[in-house]
Amino acid sequence: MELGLSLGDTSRPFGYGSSSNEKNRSKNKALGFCMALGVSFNGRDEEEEGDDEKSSDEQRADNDSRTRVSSADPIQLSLLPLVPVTRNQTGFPWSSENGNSDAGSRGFDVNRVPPSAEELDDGAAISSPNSTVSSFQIDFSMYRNGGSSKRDAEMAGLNEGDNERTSSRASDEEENGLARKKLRLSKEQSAFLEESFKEHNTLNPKQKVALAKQLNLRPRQVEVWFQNRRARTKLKQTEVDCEYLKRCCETLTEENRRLQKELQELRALKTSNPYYMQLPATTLTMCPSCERVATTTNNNSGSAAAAATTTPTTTTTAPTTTTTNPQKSNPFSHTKPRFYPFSQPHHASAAS
DNA sequence: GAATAGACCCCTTTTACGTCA
DNA sequence: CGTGACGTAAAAGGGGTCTAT
Repeated sequence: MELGLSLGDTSRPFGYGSSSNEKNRSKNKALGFCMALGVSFNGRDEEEEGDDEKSSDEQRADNDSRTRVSSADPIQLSLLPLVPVTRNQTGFPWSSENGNSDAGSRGFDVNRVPPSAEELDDGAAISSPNSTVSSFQIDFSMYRNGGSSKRDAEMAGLNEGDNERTSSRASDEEENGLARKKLRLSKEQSAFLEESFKEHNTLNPKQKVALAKQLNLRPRQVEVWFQNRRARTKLKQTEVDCEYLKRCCETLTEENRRLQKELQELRALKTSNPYYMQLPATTLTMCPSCERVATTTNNNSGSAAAAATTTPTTTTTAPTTTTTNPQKSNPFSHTKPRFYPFSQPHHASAAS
């Protein structure tokens, strides 16, 4: 079991495994805060069952996805506010994107690749135990007869003729190395891919082929869609992180302002009453980082003075800590937990 | 062990499409 | 109704890494 603390892309799993790909991922330095408590498994997961005849690539991809997906299962505590927890903890806070809201009205088979005979009667890939899509299979063939709206009907017409031609042309152009016309995915296709993405944000070759078959897309299209989807996830997460950091900055600014004021008051108090608390000057020290006043004296009056010189909230919220457990060796062990959004309190290790 | 090919991923950019004023 | 600006998604291209040969 490992505890991970990440300052980075929270959509990514933490590096429990030793996969070299994880080294790759460390180059992504999106800011974010999250903690994860996870268990590293050495055994095979259920996804791998009955898959002994995989090609090397598939096995590598499986391993890859296992390090990324299975190890992404750890309990992940995202410290980012306003981010609803998703069931797969992939870090995308928006549950439904509507960027392609009208795409579905154009019918389903916009990008349909004429299925080969092998594809038409091949259900094995889809129903394979490795299939990503097995848990939410949809018979997309029903869309081939057109949609419900006028536009759908128009596009259904296109599906019957033009789209077939478009797809053929696209394939031909692709083969000839010419530019292909870019076509939007239908709403159903997008939704299906979205569901698949929630299950696994990366695909192994089998999953890719199965998805492509199910959606009547080219595997390359599925692959590109997942790439773009991961990019969108990361972008969204970055935006959330930025917002969070902004709030952290505001909080810290406010805290700093408060402490400056407190310091000013203490200095004024010291000036107006130089014999206040009868403290030797050398016992008043200040934490260089947080500018909190503390003492290093060993006598009782010193401890009391230390309590008195810290913030009122400190002494009122945890007075017993100061009196019953004087931290002689650690003058900056604050008795009140403070807000440290970026890291552990810089004294925390010594205090604990 | 070094070189190479193939596959995959990420990042950036381009391009096509849809919406709206 | 036509048009240009703008946003978004699909796709391409380049670079990096890893694995198998």
